[in-house]
Amino acid sequence: MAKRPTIPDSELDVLKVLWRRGRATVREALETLNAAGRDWSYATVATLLDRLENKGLVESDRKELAFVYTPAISEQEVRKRRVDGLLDKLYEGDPGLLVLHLLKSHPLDPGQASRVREVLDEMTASKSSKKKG
Amino acid sequence: MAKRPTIPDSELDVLKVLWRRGRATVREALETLNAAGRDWSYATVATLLDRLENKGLVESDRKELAFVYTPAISEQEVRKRRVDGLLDKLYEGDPGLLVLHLLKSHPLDPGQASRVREVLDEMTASKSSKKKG
DNA sequence: GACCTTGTGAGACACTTGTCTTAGGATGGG
DNA sequence: CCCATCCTAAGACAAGTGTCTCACAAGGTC
Repeated sequence: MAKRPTIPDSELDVLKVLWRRGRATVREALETLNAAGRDWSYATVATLLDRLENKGLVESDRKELAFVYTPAISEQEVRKRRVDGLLDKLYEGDPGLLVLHLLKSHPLDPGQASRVREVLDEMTASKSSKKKG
Repeated sequence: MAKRPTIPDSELDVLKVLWRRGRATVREALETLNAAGRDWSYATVATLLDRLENKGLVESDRKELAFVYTPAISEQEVRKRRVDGLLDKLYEGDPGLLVLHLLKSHPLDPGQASRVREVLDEMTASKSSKKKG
C-alpha cells in the first residue's frame, strides 16, 4: 500500500476547484480561486498543483500550451479520510459518538432531521439482507 | 479574540493524557504515553508541553521539583473546533451532510441508532422551549 | 529576428511540526 | 564537598506548508 499523503488546507482549496470544474489549467484555477476571495499569485497555484501531482492526487496532461490538471482522488475519498482521521483522533473510532456530538452542537433543521431518520430506519431495517444502497 | 492556535497530532496526544489524568508532570505524561505505545524521549514530551503552553492550551504550576501541567482547553472544545473545521472545509458548513455521510460510511449499531433517534426527536420536538444541557 | 505574452522549472524563505541533544540548575547520598 | 539524578532552558535539525521571485522556453506579432 502506498502511504496516505496528507492534504494541507491550501492544496485542498485547489483540489476543490478541480472537483467543481472537472479540470483546469493553473491560470483557470487561479482565476476561480481569486474570484472566490483568495488572493494568490500564479506561482502559488502552480506550486500547489505540482505538490498535489507529486502526491498522486491530481494528474496533468499537456494540452496545447499549458498543462491541464484533473483530480485523481474524489471528494468522497478525501471526506472519508478526514472523517476517519477525526474519529480516530478524537472519538475513539466511534462514529456514534461523533454523530451525537454533532447533533448536540449543530442542530439540524426538520428537513434534514427526517432525512437522517430515514437513513437510520433503512440501516436498522436491512439488518442482515440488503447490502447495497 | 485571540487567534485559534492549531493543535498538531503530537500535541493532541499529550493533551489527551492531561484530560485523562487531570494533570501531569513531564515524566508522568511520558510514562503514560510510552505505556500506551508511544516511544518518545523525555525532551520530546517537554517540548510538546511547552508548545502547548505557549499556545495557551495548558497551564503549568511549579510544584516541588517539577512543573505540573493542567489542560486549559477541554476535550469538548477541541472536538468542536475540529468538527467545525471539517464542516467548513469539506461540507460547506452543513452538518446534515456530514451526518448523512457518516451514517453511510459507518453504519451504527442498533443501540446507537436509537440514541440518535432520541436526540433527533428531542431536537424537533422542543423546537423553541427547552434548552437542556 | 527582436519582442511580448503565457507557461514551466527551480528554488528561496519563513514558519510549523516532529523529535532529539546538550548545557546547566537544584536535590539528596555519602 | 562531590557525585548522580532529575529537572528546565535553549536550540538543533529535517520535513512539511504557505507563498513568492526569477530565469528561461514556446508561440505569436510586426
